[in-house]
Amino acid sequence: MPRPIPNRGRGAKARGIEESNEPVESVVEILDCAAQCFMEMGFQGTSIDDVARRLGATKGRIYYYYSSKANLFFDVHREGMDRLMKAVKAAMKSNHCGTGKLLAMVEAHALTMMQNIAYESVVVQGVQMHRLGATTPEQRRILDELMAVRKQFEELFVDVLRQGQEDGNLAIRDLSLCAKGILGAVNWMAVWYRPRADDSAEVQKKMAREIAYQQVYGLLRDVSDQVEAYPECRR
Amino acid sequence: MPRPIPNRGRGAKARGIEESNEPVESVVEILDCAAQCFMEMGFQGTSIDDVARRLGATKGRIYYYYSSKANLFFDVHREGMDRLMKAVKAAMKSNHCGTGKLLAMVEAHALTMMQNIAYESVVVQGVQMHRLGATTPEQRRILDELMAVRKQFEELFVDVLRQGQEDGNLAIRDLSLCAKGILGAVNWMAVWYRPRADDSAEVQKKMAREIAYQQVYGLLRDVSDQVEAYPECRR
DNA sequence: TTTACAACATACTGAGTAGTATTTTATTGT
DNA sequence: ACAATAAAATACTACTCAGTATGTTGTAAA
Repeated sequence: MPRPIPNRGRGAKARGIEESNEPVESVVEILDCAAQCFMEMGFQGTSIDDVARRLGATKGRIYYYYSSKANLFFDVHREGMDRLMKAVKAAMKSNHCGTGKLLAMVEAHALTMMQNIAYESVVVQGVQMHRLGATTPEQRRILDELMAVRKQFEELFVDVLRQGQEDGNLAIRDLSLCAKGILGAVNWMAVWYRPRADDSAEVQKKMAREIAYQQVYGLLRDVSDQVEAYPECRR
Repeated sequence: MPRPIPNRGRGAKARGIEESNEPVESVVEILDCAAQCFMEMGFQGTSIDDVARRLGATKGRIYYYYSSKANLFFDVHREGMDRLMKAVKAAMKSNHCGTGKLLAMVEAHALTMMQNIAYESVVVQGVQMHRLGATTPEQRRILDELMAVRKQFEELFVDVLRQGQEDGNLAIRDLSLCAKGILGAVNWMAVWYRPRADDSAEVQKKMAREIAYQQVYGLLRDVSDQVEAYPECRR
């Protein structure tokens, strides 16, 4: 993405401040406001003027950094995807055992969704948008690139699922379908979850853990009891 | 919704054909095309001309039956919701035992999603749209009404979950969160599922059943083995 | 065959908005 | 003080598109 590195006057560059890959404060503000707007009104329902208004600025500021509304959206998406990736990869590297690793990953995914609901709801919109017809070839290219990362993300889960399957712990017929079920349950949080005033980090973590447990272990209190009571339900 | 009952000339009414609540063929065609367009391009990304083009007609035909794009969307939503309701309520009345009833409901939900993917993707969009700002008060009213039905739908699942909880079969802390997880996994199908040429009714049913099993029973092959191997994972 | 109307098609308007072209302001090096 | 430039604001254009106003046609009752 052609994102200029902003300076102040001619000073910064002249003073030899090297170009950093970290987006500057001004761009971060734009991304935050854009994420919020896209979450609240959707990509198509948000005008650049809406984002500018939330910034307390005008279009000029946004178009100085982004050549189009789509590219702005894509950058928000990229940031949201990065945060998801980092959280889940960190959970993967935990020393949990097979099933525990999966649990940790799903929990991390869910928690990241809640902690970055604006960015992650843009990610979810992006996934849906992929099915829609992206207008220009340029936009389609970027979207494909983003979806490649998204696929990598899903593959993290599929890999762990496969490993559990091979270890004999998990009963899974269709790995992809299974992953879509789990990821769907978590992604759906982008639709219904909005932080409440009393949502402390602990509350969020508990919710994330509960979702994770449910997706991995299901709803049964005690399966050995269950299979007696409902033998026809066992596969 | 002010939907005129179309006739041919002055004949139908004069001939004493009583007004039916069943939408006429022409309206069904409009609904089908609209559902398809909304699925492929989203509500905001679809113009009335797009729908008309797919119909092989012009705007006039659509605006003769619908006073606005939003009302057309809402009618598609209503139809999709009706189909979901019918399927899940039928599954509820099955003579399955507690857990079996839940299984049947989730399976019916998933199957209906696949069999009516265009309409159901509109339903999913509507749920998301509810968070967005609906423009006019009239539209907000209709949307609220639709979401009330949607809530009833979710309550069907919550009720069965509660019953399972009281019977001691299901280990659920937060009924609402649990339902959102299950429904999220199924709703997410609207994003990724598109019928394939080789998707027979049997294949669809197998997929629906697999999703349902996963959501109810989780992924473990054998929990008694599991809790030994991973005692820290048990709650 | 005439009339009345349903069921459209056609032509138009106005509002919103993505993107651009131009101008302004603040800052810094000289 | 002044020149140069980053970081915007302002002003403008072109275009889409929801909704409307009006015209057209086929059909059926009289």
